[in-house]
Amino acid sequence: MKYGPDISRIASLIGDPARANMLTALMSGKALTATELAAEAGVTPQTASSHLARLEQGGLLSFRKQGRHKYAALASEQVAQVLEMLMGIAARAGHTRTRTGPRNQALREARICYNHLAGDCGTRMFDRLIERDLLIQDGDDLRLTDIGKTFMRGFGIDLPKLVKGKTPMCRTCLDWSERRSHLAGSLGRALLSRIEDLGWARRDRDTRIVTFTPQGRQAFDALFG
Amino acid sequence: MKYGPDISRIASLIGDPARANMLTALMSGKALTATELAAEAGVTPQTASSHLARLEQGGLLSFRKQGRHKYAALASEQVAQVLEMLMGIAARAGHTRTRTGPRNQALREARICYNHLAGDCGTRMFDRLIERDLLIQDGDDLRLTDIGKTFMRGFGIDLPKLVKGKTPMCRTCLDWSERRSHLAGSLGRALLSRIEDLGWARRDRDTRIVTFTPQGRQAFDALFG
DNA sequence: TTCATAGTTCGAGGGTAATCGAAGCATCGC
DNA sequence: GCGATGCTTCGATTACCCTCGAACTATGAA
Repeated sequence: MKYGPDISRIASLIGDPARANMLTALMSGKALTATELAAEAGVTPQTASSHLARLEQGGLLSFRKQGRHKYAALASEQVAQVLEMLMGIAARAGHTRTRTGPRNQALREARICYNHLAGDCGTRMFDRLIERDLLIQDGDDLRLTDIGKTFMRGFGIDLPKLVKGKTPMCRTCLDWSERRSHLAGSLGRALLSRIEDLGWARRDRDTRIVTFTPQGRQAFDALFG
Repeated sequence: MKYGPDISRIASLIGDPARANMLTALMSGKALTATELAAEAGVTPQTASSHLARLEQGGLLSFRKQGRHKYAALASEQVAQVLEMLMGIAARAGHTRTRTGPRNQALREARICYNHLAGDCGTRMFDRLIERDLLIQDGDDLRLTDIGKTFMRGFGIDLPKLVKGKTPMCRTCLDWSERRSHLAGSLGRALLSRIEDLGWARRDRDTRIVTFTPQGRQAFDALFG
């Protein structure tokens, strides 16, 4: 009767609150162990184990064993994008888990999306890169221009290293709070990483919030504001 | 404990097979009545009614009453995009409802996505428009260039009419089979509509497949191939 | 080896929600 | 007005799956 891929199977995977909590926790980009995810989801390790198995089978998560630990991560950036878009729709429908408050404000300001910078800061940075012709959008692909490459090198990004990876260097990712694009891909990750190394900002330990220091904020604005 | 929008609520809406079937049926862009959707989902009208109510409450569908009929449509293009992306992930994980066959082949070739052209034809058309500088991608926004406007007028598109609508004229939409962008928005819809008016192609009554006539295909390729 | 920690498997229990039959409104055609 | 059709509400049934306790395997530390 119906043709095409089966949406409901994978949507129902995201549809369980415990699994959804695990997935959002992994949006930080950090790989987490099974027990950490169990705590994150508020369930016992046994329950978490079965959830994780199903998420892997559904192609949403991938695992890496290390000693007696099992680290989980989102299977692909596509998965992260879907989660981000779902957040956008959920936010529009008013389905927030908690009342809007200062924490949510901070999330809107700057947060981690998978492994790169999102929120107001993320989209502003992206817009600025495009505006200055450092980055060019061509169809669905993004690519750095020559001056863009120079800029990135000057900022301390090791470009050749990025090219080697199998993930595309530049990708767009839709932002749920801003409803516009920000930069994903290995360059997106490298930029955030560099911003942390410079001490401009640091990730919150438990949430996706990114906090800028006053000086860091100033430097960031000077470059991307 | 957790902050940000609640994904699971809306994902679980999509996660039910009956509702997922309804949503995919609406990806054709046509508004369907409650009973039609019931048939599409393979459930009785009573069951469908409760599903539709929940989908509306969740912000996924919007309704228009007309006499004793109640027409349903996807609430926004964002919803259509999420569904398309979910199909992409589901396809990658191998969760197809039926074996790959001729019908699936046709779907990959040319199909309706919400209300515009998707599949190989859709992405090819989009690429071509960008290539020829008829369309320019700027950040997350698309816009027609002057020669693009001339081109569209020449093709028989009533541009001023499109501008009046509240939906953005140009938008990108990610294609699950091609994993690249194609053109959405009111211009996307207008183009498909024009292609049908010219007799180049017609929509299949019951599926999302778009079938080109031999001459139509030739004309299309000449313009966008 | 022995103990502790990480993760899994198994089985039982329990709650949510999908489903349909029957009945109730609303609207259209006559 | 009357019947027919489209859609909804209500209640009862049923099935699925989320959950955890208990027992098991595997890795690491002492």
